[in-house]
Amino acid sequence: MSRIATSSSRTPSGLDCRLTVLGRAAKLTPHRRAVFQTLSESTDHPTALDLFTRIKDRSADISLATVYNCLEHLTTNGLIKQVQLERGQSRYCANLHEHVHFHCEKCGKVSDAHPIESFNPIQFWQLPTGAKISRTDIAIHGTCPTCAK
Amino acid sequence: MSRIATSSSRTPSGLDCRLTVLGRAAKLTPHRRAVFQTLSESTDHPTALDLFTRIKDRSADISLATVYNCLEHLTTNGLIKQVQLERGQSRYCANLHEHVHFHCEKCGKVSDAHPIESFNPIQFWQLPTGAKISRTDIAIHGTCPTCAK
DNA sequence: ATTAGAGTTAGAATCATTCTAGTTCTAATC
DNA sequence: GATTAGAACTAGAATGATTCTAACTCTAAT
Repeated sequence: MSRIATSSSRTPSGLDCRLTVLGRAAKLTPHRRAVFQTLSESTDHPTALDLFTRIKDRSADISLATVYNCLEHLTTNGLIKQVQLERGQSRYCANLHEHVHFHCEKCGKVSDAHPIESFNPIQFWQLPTGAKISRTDIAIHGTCPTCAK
Repeated sequence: MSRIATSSSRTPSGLDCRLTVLGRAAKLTPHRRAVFQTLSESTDHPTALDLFTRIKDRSADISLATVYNCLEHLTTNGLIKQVQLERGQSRYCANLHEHVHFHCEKCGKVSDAHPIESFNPIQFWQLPTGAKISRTDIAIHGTCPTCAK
């Protein structure tokens, strides 16, 4: 049984502890807020452990298990995105605008690349007939300008 | 130090134990051949453990560590591709033709989707100026025709 | 035949994540 | 303002996937 509920049977009174995104209401406890805030201020697609140490450094007391719980809650409620570029640790991203990821194979840095023009996968690839698309993950791997020098 | 060399200082005499793809020569030992063959005959993007059990079922004696070693060797030599769709186990693919992956979120199956027309990421996304692209990984998530019914 | 080094192995170790079980917090109701 | 139900949080254990270690085996050049 999961400890994290995606909806509550009770109606919370405090409106300021909720944030509505994409039509879903997510209860933002201080811990969840700290995880969300720290991720929002990061431009480097941190891992769960990265976020854990950053939050602890900011004096806030939190456990790694809670960071994982918060990340799962925030992900299932559409407030953040989980990014899986390689084997190993997952990375997280608070940028909800449509974008893809550029991954430098030399220094390991990940940056967001925003769309120039809109693109529909249907136009380019022959999907099984009748398949329904929910999302497309695009990762562009290569060498960043700094490492290319 | 890695046990797997990507090139040998010695020149092997037997030509049939080598397979040249993309300008690289990879020494194909019986184990590597078994891993490559089993993967080539699979259409379901198996994990390392899947391949291990399939090879053992075919009577060939192999250890899981060797399957991992072979997969790494084959990947670094460009004979197969590693696919990371989700957190957890990596999947492998022997299809070297240009393609993307369609992943059904309900049944978990992964299928290849081949290009209808060629596509260049540069056209669609604003990459950091001076970045060099080596490859683009595209995963389309959704519901397959069978699960959509 | 010798030898250097690649290939292979079982099992240990590591790393990332999830689970467990108990505790604390929150907010609606008594 | 005490009670209570359930969500949130926690430390530490457990799990699962992968990598490492330290032998052993095989191959092919000398």
